[in-house]
Amino acid sequence: MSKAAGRPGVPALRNFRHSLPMELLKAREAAMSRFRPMLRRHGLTEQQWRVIRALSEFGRIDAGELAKRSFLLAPSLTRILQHLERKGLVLRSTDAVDQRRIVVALTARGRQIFAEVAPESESLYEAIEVEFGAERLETLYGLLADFYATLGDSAG
Amino acid sequence: MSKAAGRPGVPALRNFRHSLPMELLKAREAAMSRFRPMLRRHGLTEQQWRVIRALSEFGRIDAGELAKRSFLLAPSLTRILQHLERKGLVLRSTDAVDQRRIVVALTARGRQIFAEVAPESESLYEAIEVEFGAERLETLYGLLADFYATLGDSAG
DNA sequence: TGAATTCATTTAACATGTTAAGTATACTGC
DNA sequence: GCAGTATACTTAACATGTTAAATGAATTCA
Repeated sequence: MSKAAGRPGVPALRNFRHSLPMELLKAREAAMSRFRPMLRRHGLTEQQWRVIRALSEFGRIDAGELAKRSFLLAPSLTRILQHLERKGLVLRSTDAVDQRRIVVALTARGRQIFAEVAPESESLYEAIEVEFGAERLETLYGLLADFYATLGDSAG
Repeated sequence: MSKAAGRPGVPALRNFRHSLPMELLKAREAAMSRFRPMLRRHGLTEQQWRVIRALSEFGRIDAGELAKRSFLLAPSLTRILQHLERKGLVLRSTDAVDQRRIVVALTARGRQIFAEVAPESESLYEAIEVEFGAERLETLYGLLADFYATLGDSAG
């Protein structure tokens, strides 16, 4: 009825596309629904886990780098770091050279949580790999990376 | 250093995978960064637009159906409908047969906003299609649908 | 060197995501 | 026909997403 008339002369092949952002969201949610309960048992949100993961991999890094690595906006990261600091999982300190920068690192307890969660995460990931197929998963990874590379540079 | 040892005997091909949920998030953000400014100019959030889009396509539907179509959780939809009702874009009424159900429909102003936004959205989408390539985009769609179908049924 | 500008982070305000609990209506079986 | 249960939506509480503005430190350049 209000089916978006399309340009005249262009056959309406596949006008039922469900919008790319939503398909990406659905796929993401399908994956996250596997991880969320496990993370929750450890008292972590998805985003907190992303931060811990990045810190575990890169050691002491400043907040700006951490935001890029964990793909979080600065205001979100600020709050998450406040939470993680209260929980005793990370330590914040100002950079001695550039006093604007905040340097973040895992505490011993933060590293311990990482050591507990990482294997469980890995195991869930492997289950997905088996169910969906490792090859198709690789193809999907490649397309996502291409897509991000193609469109991502225009907006940062 | 803490590179997740992997199972012994299994060569560490591609241990640098950046987590599927995050790759999906990044791709999604790359796409959304194209749409968000336009939606904002119309005073809409992404989720409000999803709701309007679904209502435009399906006419009067109850909140449960609407939640599924727009891929929103019930509590989010409740708030979004309150917002959209205040803005005069949707109308809510209780189903005459089943008084638990809320039936939602666009107002005239809601349909007008859809008519304004839809072509702009379509045009942005077509730009993405051109940049990334229609064929690769189809492949990506297919993989996402497969992925969702494979993993989605276990959790709803 | 000091005013203007840029940069890194934070705060604020509003909207949504997520889980759990609450409320009211419909259904089911006895 | 009513107790028990399931269903549909809402509310509540806390966490994050998003944009704009604020803060304070570094840089630039006249």
